Amino acid sequence: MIVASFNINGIKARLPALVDWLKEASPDVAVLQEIKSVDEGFPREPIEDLGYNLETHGQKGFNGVAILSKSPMEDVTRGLPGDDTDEQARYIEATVNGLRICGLYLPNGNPVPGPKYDYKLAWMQRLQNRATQLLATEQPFLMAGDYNIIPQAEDAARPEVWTDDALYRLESRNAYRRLTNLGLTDALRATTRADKTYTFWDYQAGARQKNNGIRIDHFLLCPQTADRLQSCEIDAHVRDREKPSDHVPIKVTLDF
DNA sequence: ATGACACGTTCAACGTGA
Repeated sequence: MIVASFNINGIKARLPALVDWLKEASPDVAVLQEIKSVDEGFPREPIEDLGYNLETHGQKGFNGVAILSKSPMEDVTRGLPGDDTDEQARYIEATVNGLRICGLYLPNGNPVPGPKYDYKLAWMQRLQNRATQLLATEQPFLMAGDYNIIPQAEDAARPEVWTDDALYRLESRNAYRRLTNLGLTDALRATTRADKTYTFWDYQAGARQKNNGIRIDHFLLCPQTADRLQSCEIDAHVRDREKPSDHVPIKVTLDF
């Protein structure tokens, strides 16, 4: 079973690129971030024509997440628990073949300090609470998406420029480490020692050509799921195609 | 020191992103 995550930066602008990649990679499940569309505006047919069931959690203009699955999805829930006043569409869950899939788009958090950073840290605490709940169920699960966190210095081409940024400052990295300290496995670091491995390159200043990237899209696996991890790959070549997203897909192969 | 690039909203210019 292949599960993938892809921040597409707008479904309307990225539909051809998404369809091309789905045909090529053919993931069984894919979580998408930044669909930037309301549910009614999502172009369902091209996705469904490829054999995918589709669940969206969108909002107007910004954010928005979705899950695609070749197999039926059960118990779909929208929104991250823990704050009934949070109206940003950043989180969706569904169960596929007994595996709980959590798709997330974690807040950017800049500028620091400020309300956006406070929201990011509070959101990460809520995510930790949700992970703790799921661990207690002993049901296999994974949390995949755009975490907007550079976990360690080796996850940025130029870590020194990110020192005070919401994606990398110590307080952010500590919050991410609290997740892994619960017993969640970062799938990429569990399967490769390759360096200069990134999932995002800025559109500006030739960042892709210089491989001036950052690794901010992650798969965190619970112990039962990590035991079945076979590989984790980043489809970096997608970044060099026509009209690309600034992120590329990351995918895991699981013995499910 | 600044802007650079892209997307969505909506048609001129701004908010947001990372």
